[in-house]
Amino acid sequence: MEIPDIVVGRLPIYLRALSHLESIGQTVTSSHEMGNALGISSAQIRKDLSHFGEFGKQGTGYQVKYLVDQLRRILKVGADWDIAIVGAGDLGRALANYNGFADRGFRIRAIFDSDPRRIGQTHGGHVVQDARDIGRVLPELGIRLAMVAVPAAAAQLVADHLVAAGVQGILNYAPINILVPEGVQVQYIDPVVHLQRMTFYLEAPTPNPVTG
Amino acid sequence: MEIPDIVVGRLPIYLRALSHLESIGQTVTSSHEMGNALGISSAQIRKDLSHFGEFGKQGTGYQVKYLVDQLRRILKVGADWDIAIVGAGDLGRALANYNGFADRGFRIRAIFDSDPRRIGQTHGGHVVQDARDIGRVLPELGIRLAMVAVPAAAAQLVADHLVAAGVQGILNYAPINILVPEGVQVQYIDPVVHLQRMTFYLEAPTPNPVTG
DNA sequence: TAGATTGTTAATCGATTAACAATC
DNA sequence: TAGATTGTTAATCGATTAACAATC
Repeated sequence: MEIPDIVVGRLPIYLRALSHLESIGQTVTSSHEMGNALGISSAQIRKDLSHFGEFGKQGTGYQVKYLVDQLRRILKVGADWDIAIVGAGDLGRALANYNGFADRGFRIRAIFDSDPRRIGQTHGGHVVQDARDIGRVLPELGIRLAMVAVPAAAAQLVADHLVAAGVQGILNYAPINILVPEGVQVQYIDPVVHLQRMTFYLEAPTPNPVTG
Repeated sequence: MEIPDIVVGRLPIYLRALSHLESIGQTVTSSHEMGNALGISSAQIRKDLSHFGEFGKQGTGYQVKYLVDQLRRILKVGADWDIAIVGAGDLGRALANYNGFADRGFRIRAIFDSDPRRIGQTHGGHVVQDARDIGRVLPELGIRLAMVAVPAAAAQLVADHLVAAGVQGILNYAPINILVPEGVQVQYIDPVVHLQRMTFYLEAPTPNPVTG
């Protein structure tokens, strides 16, 4: 691999921090300032960016807007990506209603569920469609990314259908590992995993003798 | 640091996979089987586990139930942790209604919001409380973990209040980095970061000349 | 100029992997 | 026993950091 995955993984964090600086009107920053804000060494930020070119000026630092544009280009979020959501439960609906996708390169275009009671409902301006239509609708709309918010037991089957429909990237909220063909990207979001990564470092809770 | 963070980060993944095996009735597994399911080398799994003891048998592998118990102990999720949710918007409500916490070591105990229209509503059996009461309620209940599901602009202030109330771990859903005192754990969940980690590897979308 | 900061090199540090003796 | 798999060692591989010339 040309660029290490671990470097790619940090770029969205840099982009988010820089977009924030931009939004508060700051026009210039430095690797030191970014590092302080993110808890990362300035050397690492400079090294990471150096994989892609030279974006700063000695003595000055980085133009925020310019670096934002460059990172958007590198991450391919210059033009919007269309996304499908599978699962119209609480989480799927929250994602459908979330306003934070639009200005960061993504646009919800469809939402699916297999439960007849949910099909036809509207969330975030999108009518819930029958999950059986994934194979037809996604190619029609040219959708290549999906977020999976279904029960763990259904996630692998849903992923199979998505891949068959041409999806190239899956953000899986179901708390289970899924298997996909080579070349299909998968990322996971599982709050419990993150919580357990914190509790490791804390003192174990003392069970309360009253409430259990 | 004794145990590398990166090893700790994998343990919840191992635990999740093992719990899954347990749920489908499998009693024994091996580092090879786990590695295949997770896309991790068997050597890495054995090495990771070796930081904490010897849990397997040569020729046989690992007893699923025993290893689950051991990982629960190591991650300190043997007894339940109480959690507070801050933010009763779509995401906070989805978290409050999520049933996946209870059997993995966590229990929602309180939900807060600052919007008077949301205070008093009930979600997942919890009445939304005034965020101004965080400093009183959390110590009363002995809550040491919180999930933050508020707008980015409010996240730092909320984190400050949580830390002042004794919170030792924050799972931040707001798309912004927060600063906390040393010793306070922070984890981040931002779907856009994960989506951008995937789009890097894909071919950029061609803007549709009709729909934009 | 003097001060600041980049991009890059080389050294250090740490993580992963291959291999295998031990042993079930 | 024969086959399988662990736990561990040592080697390899890769990532991070310190340092600094270049230069704004």
